[in-house]
Amino acid sequence: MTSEPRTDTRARIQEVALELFAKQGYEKTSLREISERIGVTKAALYYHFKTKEDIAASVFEDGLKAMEEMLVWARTKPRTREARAEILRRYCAVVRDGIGRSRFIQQTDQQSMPGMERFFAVMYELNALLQPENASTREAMQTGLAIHSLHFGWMKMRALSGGDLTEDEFEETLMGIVLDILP
Amino acid sequence: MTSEPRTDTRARIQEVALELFAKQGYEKTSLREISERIGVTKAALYYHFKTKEDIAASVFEDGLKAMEEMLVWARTKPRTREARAEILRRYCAVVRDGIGRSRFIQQTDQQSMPGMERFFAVMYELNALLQPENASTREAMQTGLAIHSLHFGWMKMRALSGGDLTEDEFEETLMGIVLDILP
Amino acid sequence: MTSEPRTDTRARIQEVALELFAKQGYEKTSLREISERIGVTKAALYYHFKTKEDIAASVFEDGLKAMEEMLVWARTKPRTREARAEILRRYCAVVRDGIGRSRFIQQTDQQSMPGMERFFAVMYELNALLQPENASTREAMQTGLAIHSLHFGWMKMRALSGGDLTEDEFEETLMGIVLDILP
Amino acid sequence: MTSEPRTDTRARIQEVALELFAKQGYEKTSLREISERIGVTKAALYYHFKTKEDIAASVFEDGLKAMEEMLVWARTKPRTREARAEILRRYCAVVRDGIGRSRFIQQTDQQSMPGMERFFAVMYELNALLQPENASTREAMQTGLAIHSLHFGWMKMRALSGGDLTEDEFEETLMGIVLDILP
DNA sequence: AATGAATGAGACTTCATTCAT
DNA sequence: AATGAATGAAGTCTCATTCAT
Repeated sequence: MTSEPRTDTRARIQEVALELFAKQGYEKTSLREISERIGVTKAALYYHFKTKEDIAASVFEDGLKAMEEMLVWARTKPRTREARAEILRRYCAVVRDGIGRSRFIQQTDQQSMPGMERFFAVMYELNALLQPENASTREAMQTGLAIHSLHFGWMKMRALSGGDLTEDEFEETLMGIVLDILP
Repeated sequence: MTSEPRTDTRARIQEVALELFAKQGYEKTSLREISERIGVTKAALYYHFKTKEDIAASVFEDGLKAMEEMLVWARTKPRTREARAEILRRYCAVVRDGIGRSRFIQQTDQQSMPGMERFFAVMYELNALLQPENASTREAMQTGLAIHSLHFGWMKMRALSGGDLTEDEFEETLMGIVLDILP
Repeated sequence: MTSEPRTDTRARIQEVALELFAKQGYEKTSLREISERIGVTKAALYYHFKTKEDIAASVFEDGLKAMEEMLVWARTKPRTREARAEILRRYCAVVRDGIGRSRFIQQTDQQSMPGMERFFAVMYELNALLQPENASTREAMQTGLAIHSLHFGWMKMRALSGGDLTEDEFEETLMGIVLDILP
Repeated sequence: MTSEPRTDTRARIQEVALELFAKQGYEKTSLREISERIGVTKAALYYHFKTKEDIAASVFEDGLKAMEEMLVWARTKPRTREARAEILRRYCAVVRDGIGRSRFIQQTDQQSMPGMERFFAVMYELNALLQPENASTREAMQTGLAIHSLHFGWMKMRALSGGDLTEDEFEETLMGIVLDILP
């Protein structure tokens, strides 16, 4: 006999929170909504997490860690065009993976979501690592747009262009375009 | 002449609302904040606008009208590469102009901001008009990314890349990149 | 015709808050209780005061001001026994007056009530002014006990010893005792 | 011998509760705070005590018993000035002892702390026993103030007048003053 | 053209308490 | 002897909105 598989409320909270934050935004999602969806009281959320911000932070944690790990690796690479393309490819995989779990940063650009500072720090360094050495203004902008296009592609386009492409095909097409943007 | 020097509270409301919505988002901006900033009571806002949504809608109105007018013109154009590039150039001007007033759709992607449906409709048609005839999936995606890069460029990059470029230079550089993305 | 005597909710809030804070303490008194007693919603309290602490502070304000004014006068007095006795007599009147409005610092010794710092500052200086010059430890203690006995007398004993004395008689008796304690 | 070295959580709870109740008051002290300080869960408190009130009551128990025992003895005494002074002296010792464990009734005057009724009953009878027979109103008040000064002296002054006196010296000085108040 | 006063709904959070294990 | 998970009630506070003046 094995012990009943505990319904692991904590994980359910993260799951549901993720879904609702993505769909309606952090502000618009109330703890009442989350708890009702799970079938516990609001107070139960506070048993598992200290604050609402804490829930949000925990939801981002995995994705952020994956990004930060990737950065560690990326820092060792030279700034050749080839190496930079490789970094971008790997970053694409990280994003895709994060997306797989759920569209996790639909609201990337919003200051209101807690725990975003770390995300911005990652973005900042990634941007630096993807630029050629002594990048011109134009090249710097191209790099920024490449990264953002990658995000936008996964977050928004994947949903819209819907069924006609498999995820692998979508990735390939997106990377094709994005690598053309990267200087 | 008779009319007292209009203090035009109505315009001030729009102005301040615009600024705060852009900085902190629609949800996070309270009517109290807006009214305090202007130096009137919350109730005064209700003399000029029916609801908070109404304020938001009115703030977008000008920008949206400009976009819709541009669309009317764009519809008459053929789908040649040259014509499409011209449309994009003109759209760029519209965005820039909207930006000039204030970064007005920083949170483009958010459903929570009221009056967004009309904006999405514009985006949808613009996207269609900018694609070559019988566009491939890749070409469709390129078009979407070109438009979004235009937005992102003005909304976010302009602020960051800061002082080294005049607005005209920035526009030129951005359009150079974006036209390379457009199929 | 005169305008209807506005029921002045603000004053009622202070009145009721004072009563409840005194009876049950600051912590135990909820805004719900106050507002229900007055017949308004909790939100109405927030129209008149920024926070619960604010209500408490405003309730103390008058009494504190009276004390501080008295201090200003007391500072000009010499430290003769006679002058000190006069200060104590005047302080007695201030306390009595404060009591008259309501027993306003029943919980003097509690840190939890906001706005108490100012009260403690007053106590501290009063204590200094009431001591003879170069007071011995014993004299310092006597001064402290005299002040505290004054408080305790008005706050607690007046209620208990109830009806047999008029307020004037009570004051006379209390002052008689307290002046015997003062060195 | 069999019993494991008792970690005596029960005693630690009382100890910590005492400290926190004294420092912040009963209301402001939460069971979470107590349990965290000890390093057990809140639920553990409920193994040892039925309710929060129960904890408070148990904390007062020793001091109250000491007082009640003293009362038993005091009842047998005549009402001569000498005997009454002796009672007061002994009561002083009891208070000092209670203080030694911790400042246990800093908030004496608060109704919110459970188990206070018994304490008030003791005070009431003590007050009666310390009055001369057929006491005048003034004498009754003097008695009350003497008792309260004793409390206040130990609870508040001891802390403030700090280091210059040993506990024995402090007691002597305080009793000197208080016996002058007692009629 | 605007204010002063108020409301009702709902937000986040904390608390004492319970109970199966 | 104690924990992990949860609850229900209550708390403070904020918000968009209304309405008589």
